[in-house]
Amino acid sequence: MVERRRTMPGVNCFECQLRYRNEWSVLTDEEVELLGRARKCRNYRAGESIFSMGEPSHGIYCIASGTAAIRKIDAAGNPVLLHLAYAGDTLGYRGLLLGESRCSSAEALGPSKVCFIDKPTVQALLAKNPALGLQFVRRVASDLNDAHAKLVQNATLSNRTKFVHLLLVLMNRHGRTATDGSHVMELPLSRRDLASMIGARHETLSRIIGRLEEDGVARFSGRTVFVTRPSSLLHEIKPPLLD
Amino acid sequence: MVERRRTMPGVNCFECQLRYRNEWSVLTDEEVELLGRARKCRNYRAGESIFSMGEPSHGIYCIASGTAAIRKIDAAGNPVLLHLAYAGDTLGYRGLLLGESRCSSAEALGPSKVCFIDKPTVQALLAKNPALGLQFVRRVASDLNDAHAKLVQNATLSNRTKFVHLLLVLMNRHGRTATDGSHVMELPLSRRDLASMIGARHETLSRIIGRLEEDGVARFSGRTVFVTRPSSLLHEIKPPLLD
DNA sequence: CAAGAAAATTGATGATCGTCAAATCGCCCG
DNA sequence: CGGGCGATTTGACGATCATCAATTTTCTTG
Repeated sequence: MVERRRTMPGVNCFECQLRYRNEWSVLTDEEVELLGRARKCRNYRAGESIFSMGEPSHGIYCIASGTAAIRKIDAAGNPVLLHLAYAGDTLGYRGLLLGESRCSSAEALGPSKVCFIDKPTVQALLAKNPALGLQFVRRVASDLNDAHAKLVQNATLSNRTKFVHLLLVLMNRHGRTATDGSHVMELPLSRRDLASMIGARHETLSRIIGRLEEDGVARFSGRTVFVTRPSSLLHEIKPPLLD
Repeated sequence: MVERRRTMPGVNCFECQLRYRNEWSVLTDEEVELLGRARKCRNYRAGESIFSMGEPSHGIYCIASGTAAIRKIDAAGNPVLLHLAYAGDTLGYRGLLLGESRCSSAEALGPSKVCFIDKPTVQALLAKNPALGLQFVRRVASDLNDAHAKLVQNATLSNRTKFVHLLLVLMNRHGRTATDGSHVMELPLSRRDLASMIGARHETLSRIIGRLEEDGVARFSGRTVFVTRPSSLLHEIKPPLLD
């Protein structure tokens, strides 16, 4: 039974297996102890907001289980989904580094368990363990790489191609491969959110999906996606042969 | 004459006024001494490459004077201009934090003076002075904010609106305001580069510029831009009144 | 289970944009 | 100064996309 608990993130930092795969991996036992005492864990229902753009940031969040959507809203009020966060991911670290207010919103996409660590604790840990700071730098730099890659994609690709790229990324995380090589995935997002990720209207995405089905690239049923021939998906994004 | 030299960046770190406005501002005199000995300064001609995407990164660059373009090239070979860097800006810090290879290219847009600081020196400074690391974290986080803001823009705005936004940003840095309130600016970029910044073809940008002139929003002559009524530019990007 | 609300699809239409091609402009270098 | 090359502009056309509106489907909630 003790063995069972070691695989349950969100109950106890010491036994949280996730911490070996995220920024906290560099902490000593003593520091994990401190983290565990300060941490406050909470369950979120599907669709519930974890934090919202513009509000003051009093700490950071660490996802124990579930999936979270990171959104921004532009001046005209259009919501844009920037990023998906999964178990082990740390959210809201920018409030600690820059201004006081959150620069994006986070929402639980399904039932989730998320831990909160207040600012003083994080700062104490950063002061105690310089390696933790380095971990966060790497994390931000990596996020910046992702953002730049998306900017390049947006600048050059069609909506259809961007959507295929998105499908491949989501497939990595949410897909299962059957024995015959076909793939199945349960989308964690609404069409609206999918559309906002590629900078298109939901009507446009609907038509893109229709065309992908016509072309036999994938089949969509609600939030379930079937890709019978993965090669056809890859063929979509193949660049036109460099010289 | 000594007073004159204090305003000449690139000659000597101690007397470089720029360091009060960038990451190096937290260094002690002793550390600036170390930085100054290790630093290698070089002049670049217009169009010359400072570093290129994919090559190994052996250190970071600090712009003493001039303007640099940060580019990426997508899988199909299309160059995309991500960012402009100015005197005081530090380039290529990601090679120090993440992988070994440069994830973007940097090119001098005009005659420029750029200092190079090798990796061992930067690491020694980071080890000596923890505040320097924090400075870099802030810098990366700020760059990430910019990138996310651009992603949101790309997702929701038309090419015309994106271009007007770009003009306003460039005006801040390169523009001068006349006594009658009109603005003049010398663009540091070709039309092709401007187009790649908003994710459009250069032919499309050409037409957008034509339409802006028709509408009396701005006048373009080569790389010179005249904005007689700044309010008309701002009116372009005004969101449709929130309720 | 039923009613209502939200999400998703579909159609029609006009605007925007990319592509190809040709012509013109501007700049650099011999 | 003239040639040449790249940058820019312009035109024509088709493809893609946004918008508005109507409908259907799905989800939520009492």
